[in-house]
Amino acid sequence: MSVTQQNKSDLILYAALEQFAENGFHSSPVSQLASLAGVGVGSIYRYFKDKDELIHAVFTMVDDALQKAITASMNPELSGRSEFIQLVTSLIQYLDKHPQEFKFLEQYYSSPYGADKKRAKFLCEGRGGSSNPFVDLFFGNKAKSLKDLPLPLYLAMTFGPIIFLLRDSLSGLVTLDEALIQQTAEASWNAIKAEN
Amino acid sequence: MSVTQQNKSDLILYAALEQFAENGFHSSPVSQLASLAGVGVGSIYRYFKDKDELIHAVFTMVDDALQKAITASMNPELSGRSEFIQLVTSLIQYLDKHPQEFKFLEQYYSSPYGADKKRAKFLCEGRGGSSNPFVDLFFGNKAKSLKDLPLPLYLAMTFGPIIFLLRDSLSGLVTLDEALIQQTAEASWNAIKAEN
DNA sequence: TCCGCCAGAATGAACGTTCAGTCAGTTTTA
DNA sequence: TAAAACTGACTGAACGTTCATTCTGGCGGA
Repeated sequence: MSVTQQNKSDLILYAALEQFAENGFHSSPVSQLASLAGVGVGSIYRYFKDKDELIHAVFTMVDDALQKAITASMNPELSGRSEFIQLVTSLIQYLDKHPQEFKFLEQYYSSPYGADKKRAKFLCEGRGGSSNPFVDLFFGNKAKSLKDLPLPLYLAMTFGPIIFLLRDSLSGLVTLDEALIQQTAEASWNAIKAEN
Repeated sequence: MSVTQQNKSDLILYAALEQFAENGFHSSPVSQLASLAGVGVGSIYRYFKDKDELIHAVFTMVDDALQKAITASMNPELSGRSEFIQLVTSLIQYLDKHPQEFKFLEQYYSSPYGADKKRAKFLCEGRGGSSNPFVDLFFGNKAKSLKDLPLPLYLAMTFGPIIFLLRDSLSGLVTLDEALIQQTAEASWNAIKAEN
């Protein structure tokens, strides 16, 4: 079986993800990406206009996979508290199991590259239909069980702790076992749920 | 009044803070730092061994100022919930009013430069006596009003949302008025407080 | 043989760092 | 007191290195 074009472009993307996650955009020379991918420097420029375009392509790949994983883990039967905890749990588990993806996304969003995407996500300018399972939950009809807070605060209380914890897990300061993940999801829920 | 040595080193530090916050470490050539500080390139190397040492020096300056501001805002009379909300509030207010400091710290901690400091903060290897007002609160005798959670989770639920919100504030996606800050502090408290 | 694809050497821009020279201020000499 | 000698902080051109990108020669399939 020979290496097809699709294969080669993917080889480059995976090698780039690995290098970017491990060394950052600035410390990942194109020459190094090439040798990790087992490809000549010039070939990278056959598939991607320049390094920037490669970075954006890696983002698209990573973001699609994450989107798919979260959507797949959803259970339409659940509602309110259970749904929230389910979403948080699977997000943490996915990103903890895919540290390269997490490191890449963090770097991407906090760099000039990701500024626009961030705004888009935030304002829910998502694909045509439903935007984001989390935002659906915050705005949907199940929202009765939530305190009435501005959207940015829902997002902050949900994603802030997740990101913080994942970073510590990456640094080896914490082990994200099932119990800790459960406690995290519940604490987040307590932060935003309506008083009983 | 002439420019003293102390002055000049400070000029460099402030210029560096500005450039680093605005453009990042990698996109802040020493030549640019020099011209912003109104100083020859070589002079920077009189006061700092190399660019790395300058970066660490800026961190020390910023961290000291933040430490001082938080400590100054503390009220030993308060306890439990009020103390926590006071701490969170003043941390948010300080960093929102000092966006360059915030951007710098974010960058520093998530770069190889800050890896050690992060671990030190985490393990509370602080100065001799008390380490950190937040950690004191989580461990202190007032802790009865808190759920029994692992320290990393306290930290995640406290600082995660703050960082997330400050980022959005920097991007202009959110305005951090007093009401939102108050809601944030209360939500964080609800996440970690003991059930009533 | 021809054509398209490829690897890696070549290129030039940009960077961190160095260092020889300059000059304002201070001390020494006459 | 005035001139000469000295001092060291300061500058910015120059250096070597590293990078993104381009170019070129050659290899494999048709």
